[in-house]
Amino acid sequence: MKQDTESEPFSSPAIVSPKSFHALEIESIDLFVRIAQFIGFPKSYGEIYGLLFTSSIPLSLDDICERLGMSKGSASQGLKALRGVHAVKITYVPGDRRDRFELEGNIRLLMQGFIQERLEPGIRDLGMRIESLSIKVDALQNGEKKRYNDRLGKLRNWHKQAQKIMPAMERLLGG
Amino acid sequence: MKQDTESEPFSSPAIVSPKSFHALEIESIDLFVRIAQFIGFPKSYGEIYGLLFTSSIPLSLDDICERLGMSKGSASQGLKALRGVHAVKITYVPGDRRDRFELEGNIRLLMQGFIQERLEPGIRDLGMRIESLSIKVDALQNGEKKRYNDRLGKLRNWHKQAQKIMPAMERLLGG
DNA sequence: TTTTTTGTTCAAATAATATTGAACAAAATA
DNA sequence: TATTTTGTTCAATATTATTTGAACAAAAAA
Repeated sequence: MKQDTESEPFSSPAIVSPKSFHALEIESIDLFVRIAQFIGFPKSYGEIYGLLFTSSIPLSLDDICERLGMSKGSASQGLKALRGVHAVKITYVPGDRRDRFELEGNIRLLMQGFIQERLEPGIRDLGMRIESLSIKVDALQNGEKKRYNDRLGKLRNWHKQAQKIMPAMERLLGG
Repeated sequence: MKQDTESEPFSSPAIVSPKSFHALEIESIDLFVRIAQFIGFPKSYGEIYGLLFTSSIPLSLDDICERLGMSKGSASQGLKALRGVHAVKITYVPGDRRDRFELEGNIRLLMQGFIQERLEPGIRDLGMRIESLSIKVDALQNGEKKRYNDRLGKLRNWHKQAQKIMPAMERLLGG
């Protein structure tokens, strides 16, 4: 575990504005960069989300690149991923043939995406591995078998609890 | 988000045994490497935990280095971190002046450590940031203020739910 | 005391991950 | 049709995180 001693909550901002930002915008973007890092997304995703959070109008790919000082490639990939978890959507703006991006109303959608596409598959995968181990342990000799089964039992039990809590998480955070 | 298409659950094992391992040991260690990665720990931590999981006796630092083909530095750091989250403890073995390491009975303790030392501080930090933003938004003009507050309100609400679910997680997973 | 054993720390090396930018394809305009 | 605009992909590059290994300190043995 990262020896998370000094947690310095309000240290250096995560971006240094290439196109002058208001303090409020910086702090907003910073917040979402932290959220991104917290759930294991690249920070560029957080920057994009944060920028859209502060914007009163839908932004084009170029807007995003320019304001964040980010490459077209990064922005494109980030937007694709954020759309994938329903955090961002494309809006049609009459008279502009470029795509315009804006937030998809609710943070809950983002969380739902995160839970369903990251958390749940992870838990499911662990379940399969535990299952597979259990089967192999069954073929062991008495002593070894008991020792493994004691530990595996706890693990299996823990996994069951993890599964049990998923619906609640989905309901509360992504419902 | 990592476009997590092919989730290949039983692909290449996470370690290639330097000191010949049994298939069961490999699979065990592999499992804990995945768990480590899942909760954002370096995979070396998972290897150590997995090795101790399979071992019928407490192991010394050197045992761990040798069997996992891992440097003393890594093993020492990993063990320190794992002790920090109550996943591993030092056992006294008469007649051996080296420290001996073994699992701390329960996976729940590990989870408790993870929740309390990683998850909860993270959530708390986000809360402070949201709070700080809210205060600054209050100083804005009418239109901007409303727009920000709409979005911030949802965020604040989401954060409240996240806080609400923490005790349940702790109870179920780390109780 | 001196020497050996044991475990830790941290700067440097390595590995993993994210970002860039140029080449490309698709769609709109001329 | 050819040209421009727009967005995507992916190999190369930059960045970040992990691991190593040598120097160190503490404790035990000689």
